[in-house]
Amino acid sequence: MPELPEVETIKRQLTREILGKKIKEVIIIKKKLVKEISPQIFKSKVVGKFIKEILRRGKVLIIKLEERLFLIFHLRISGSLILSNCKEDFAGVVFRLADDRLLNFCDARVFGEIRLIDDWQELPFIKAMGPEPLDLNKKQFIKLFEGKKAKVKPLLMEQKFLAGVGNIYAQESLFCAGVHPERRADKIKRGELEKIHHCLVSILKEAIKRKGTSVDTYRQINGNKGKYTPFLKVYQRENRPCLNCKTPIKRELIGGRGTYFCPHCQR
DNA sequence: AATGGGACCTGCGCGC
DNA sequence: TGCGCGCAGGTCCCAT
Repeated sequence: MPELPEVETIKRQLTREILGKKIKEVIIIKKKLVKEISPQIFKSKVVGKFIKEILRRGKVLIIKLEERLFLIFHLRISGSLILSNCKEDFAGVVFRLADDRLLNFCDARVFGEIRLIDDWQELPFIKAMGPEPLDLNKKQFIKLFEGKKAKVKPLLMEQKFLAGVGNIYAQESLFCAGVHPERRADKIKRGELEKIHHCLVSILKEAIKRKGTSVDTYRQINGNKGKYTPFLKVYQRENRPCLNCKTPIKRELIGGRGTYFCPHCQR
């Protein structure tokens, strides 16, 4: 699933490839992906505009066009944003650039969304977002957990709490820190929170360096898979031996989400 | 306040 | 081998 490292990868790669380019044509194949405005208005506003800047906030990718106009992309579960063709019939929305290259928004499950807005920071779900995990120091990170009764794993994934962390990196960080995913957040000791912080930051950075994790449909903009996948230690490793202690990795539904952890190493 | 379940959607894995 | 069922997943919304 595209989480912070995957969206950050897309942001960096798109910045290198399409910054300053002009959008010549827009083809909307799956209407449902474009939220709030009609395909006609969307097209008429986007066509002819230059790409001025590419940003990321949490799992959201933001393309700044001319005239204070922003394209907002959320890939949700199965979305991808690539400069090569979509797999099969997964093409959702296609942006043709002035040099005739195609930026494709592909989405098999059609949960993704594209918006066009003049002030992205005012979007309610962006306004409500918690801090960026890579911008927090240890002290600020620890403070977030004060008085939180929720289980730590669902809490880490909550975008209002912390922006950009999803199912994969929440689990990997907790395994790294040796903390059980069901621990009540405000009962976790200071030293353990420090570990979670350190693990989360280093895992996110390493995943960005390797251009993301492709357990599902996520791809780099050239269509290649992310290269962090082989470094996953618990995710999708049910019944396989823990890399630390050989205890079989357990899978449980926690907060309604599949969660993998080592019942021996994580307490 | 926090948790749980449903809705959205469809490819794919599994069981038969 | 082929079919059909139901899971998975991020987020929002509603109910408890």
